[in-house]
Order: sequence, then structure tokens, then C-alpha cells
Amino acid sequence: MTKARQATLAILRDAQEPLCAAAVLERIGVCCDQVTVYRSLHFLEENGLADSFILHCAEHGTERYYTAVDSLKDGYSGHHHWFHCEMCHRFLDLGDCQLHTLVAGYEAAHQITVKSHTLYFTGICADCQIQGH
Amino acid sequence: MTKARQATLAILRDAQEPLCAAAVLERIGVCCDQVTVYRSLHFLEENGLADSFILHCAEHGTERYYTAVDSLKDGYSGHHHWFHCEMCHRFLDLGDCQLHTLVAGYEAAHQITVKSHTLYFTGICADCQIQGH
DNA sequence: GCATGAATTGCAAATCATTTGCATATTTTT
DNA sequence: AAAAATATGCAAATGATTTGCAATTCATGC
Ligand SMILES: [Mn+2]
Ligand SMILES: [Mn+2]
Ligand SMILES: [Zn+2]
Ligand SMILES: [Zn+2]
Repeated sequence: MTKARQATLAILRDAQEPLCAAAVLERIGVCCDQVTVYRSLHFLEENGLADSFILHCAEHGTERYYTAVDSLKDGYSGHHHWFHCEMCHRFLDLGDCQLHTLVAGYEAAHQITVKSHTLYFTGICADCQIQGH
Repeated sequence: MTKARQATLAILRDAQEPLCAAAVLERIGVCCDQVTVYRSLHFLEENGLADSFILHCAEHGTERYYTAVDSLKDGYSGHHHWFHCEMCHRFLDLGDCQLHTLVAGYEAAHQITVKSHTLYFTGICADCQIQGH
């Protein structure tokens, strides 16, 4: 793990929400170049240290968001799913993946091997609901 | 519904799998311009006639894939989820959305309103599994 | 049918997140 | 330390998608 990769991973771990490359860049300062951040994010994901999903929202366009993968504990997959508020654009952590049974069912029913899945939710968060608008 | 929009919707309905804009263009012929296809796809999605998700695969890069939404029947959400084979790049229809209970749980637990979700799976399909490689 | 304002389309050009080429710098191996 | 392998920085390219704008088509009332 080079300095750039460690710094990138640390930023993902500290963040309370998925970050796009631009957000990582904001936080990484002069440590390294933009391209290195992209390459570090790839590296982290390829090595199982980060997860990503691509989300399109009207305000921010299409961007890939990264999270650090939790260290694996009993019964936990290590990867979370997220809710994105269309109003305040914050992410809410919905906790560890709950799709194990569903995935197993699909694998059995279709004789496929599911290696990964992407799941996220969008809507209105509790705060924005109260504020009405 | 203009001619271009109808043609676009017909193509999505005929397809046995999610199509990216480029795939729709291939099939739509001289009927209309590329930009009109993009705009038609937006229109269809905004009006609840199509669904989309963004998928990144090494071979084809990042693209948005569209499907026609089923007409709603009892107990069916109208939108399906899909499995994408990393090897042959085909999509497999996993059927109607099974996340209702999960979504309701999240809404109750976090006082959020979930308006939509994105879910798809990737891995190796039955055919590619047999062929080994 | 025809006038009129609204919505849609085509074409060219712009956007913008992400990727790539390549020379330099850093790390690892022998 | 030299050689080989890997990572980085910078500039330029990529490519799906979007936008501006003028021309066309559509809708609606007369
Ligand atoms: Mn957003
Ligand atoms: Mn593919
Ligand atoms: Zn919110
Ligand atoms: Zn396959």
C-alpha cells in the first residue's frame, strides 16, 4: 500500500457516507494527483477494500461513489447499502447487506453464480420530510 | 406520444433485456436522431413507462440501460431486476421486484420515504459456467 | 382549413467524469 | 548498487450524455 492508496482508504473510512472521486480529492489535498486518486480507488475496489456504485442524480449528474468495506465479522458481509435523499443529497447508511437469502434463491433458481450486486435506494429522508420542502 | 417515443418504447418492449441508448439506436434505424432517442428515453422514464439503471462493465464501460415497465398487475411492482453475466454480457431476467418487505422495513426504521431503488446482480450465467471459460 | 403558441426534433458543439499515453519517480528484487 | 517492476504526474483523449438554437411538427381554438 503506497501513501496515496493509504490516504485514499483513510478518507473513505473516515467518511460517514459514500464519496465520489471529487469528494475524495477535496479531502486528500496536495498528497497526490487526481489521476492517482482514480487509480487508487480502482486499486482499493479490486482488492476488496472498497465498494462502489454509480448513482445519477439531477443535481450532481452521474458519479461513482465509493465506501470502505467493513472488516468481516460473523454473519456480516462487510458491505452496506445506502439511501440517498433526493432533496438534501445526503446518504443514510441502511446497514449490512440483507440480500443473502434472495441471492441464494436466484442462484439456485437460475444456476448462476452471483459475484456482486448493486443496491441503493432514493427518496426523501426524515429531516427533509418534516421540512416539507 | 410522438412517433419517436412510440418507436423507442416498442423497442424496449420487444427487447428481452435492458438496452443502452446505443442498442436502441441500432434498432431504431433512420426514424430519428440519436439525441431524440436520448430525449425519448428520458421522457419514457419520467412518465413511468421505462426504468433504468447504470451499469459499469470492463468491456462496455459505463452505460445506462433501459427496460420497459410492465403493466401493473395484482401484487406486482411492474419493475424487474436483472443479472448481468460478466462473461457473455447477456442479461437474465430475475423477475418482478422482491424487495417490498425490505423497503417497508427501512422506511419504518429510518422514517424515510423510498421512492425508488436500483438493484442488479453480476456474475457468471449458467451457460458460461458450463463452458468453463 | 388556417392562424398561433407550445412542444418536439435535428444538427453541431459543449460537458464532464473518467481513462490513457508516456516520461519520470518510486519501490522491489537480485 | 543495478535491473526490473510498479506507481505517479501531467497533458491529452475518450465517450456517453447534454445543451443551444433554429427549424419542424403538434395542439387547439376560430
Ligand atoms: Mn443527489
Ligand atoms: Mn457487460
Ligand atoms: Zn434529505
Ligand atoms: Zn454468460
